[in-house]
Amino acid sequence: MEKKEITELMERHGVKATANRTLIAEALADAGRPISMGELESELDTIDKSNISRTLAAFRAAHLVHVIEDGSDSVRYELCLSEHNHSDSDVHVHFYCERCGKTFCLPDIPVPSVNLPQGWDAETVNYLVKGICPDCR
Amino acid sequence: MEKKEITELMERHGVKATANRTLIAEALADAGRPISMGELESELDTIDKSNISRTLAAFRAAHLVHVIEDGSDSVRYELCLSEHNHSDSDVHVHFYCERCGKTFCLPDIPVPSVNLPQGWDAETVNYLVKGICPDCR
DNA sequence: TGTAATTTGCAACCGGGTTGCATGGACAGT
DNA sequence: ACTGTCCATGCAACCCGGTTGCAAATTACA
Repeated sequence: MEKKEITELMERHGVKATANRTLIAEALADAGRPISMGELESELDTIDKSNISRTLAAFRAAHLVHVIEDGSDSVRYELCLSEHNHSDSDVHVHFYCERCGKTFCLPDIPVPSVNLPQGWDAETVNYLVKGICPDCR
Repeated sequence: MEKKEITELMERHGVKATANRTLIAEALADAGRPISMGELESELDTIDKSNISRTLAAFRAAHLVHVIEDGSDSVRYELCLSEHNHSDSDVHVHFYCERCGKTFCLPDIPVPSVNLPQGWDAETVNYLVKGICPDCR
């Protein structure tokens, strides 16, 4: 993804594209899979972790990132490429590898939906598979 | 659930049923929904949290509890009622209420399965719905 | 009852993440 | 350019959930 595309994406979502923030967004884009704050921290060792934390909070608020919980007791983030603020448009299955600890998107697999009983209002759905990824087999 | 049933369940899984451990297992059974270590801690204020932590680890190792990750950055546990050690037998959808922070089982709704691409070995599947529960509406 | 193994409580620690605060840079209006 | 305001940033201190080291208490069992 081009740097210019990224800054445009940020501005379009109402986030000021400072140098550091652009670095963070680029790292998210380059990863190609959802990554944690810790991974960002070690990759971007010139940026303080408090800054990364606050930037991710801003990205979340601006619906610029998806939040993925893979049970690894640290939340992961991926750039949200759909233009709409409502993040339901590109929901897909995630896969957590129990050997290498990485989380992958399986973008071709849509999340199957279920019918909830009366009275339960669904907002979001997480479908997470755990196992061993092809690289680790 | 009877206290005797619970101690029997524990013994059957190879966990020594001490007084404290029985209290913990009873609390899990009485909750009727997956609860976190923190909830156990405040309910069982005579038991030290380190003990609860180690007991839950033992229960996990003995396949006496299911582990549910609801993204609330604290793992939740529910008593595993199926006798088999492999926990796949009573997998169901979970619902996390974003208002009251409780997690509920929807035991009647089986988790729909997906076909993973070649090379991805699935071990477990988590299907988590977030939204507002009937009580909070 | 005596001895070994296990459980327990307490306190210290750990790791991920956030917050308080002071600094510094960007931008706007004069 | 000068000044003031706003906001991003770095640093350190803190917070919270959870775990670990260790000594004391309890249990199992001969």
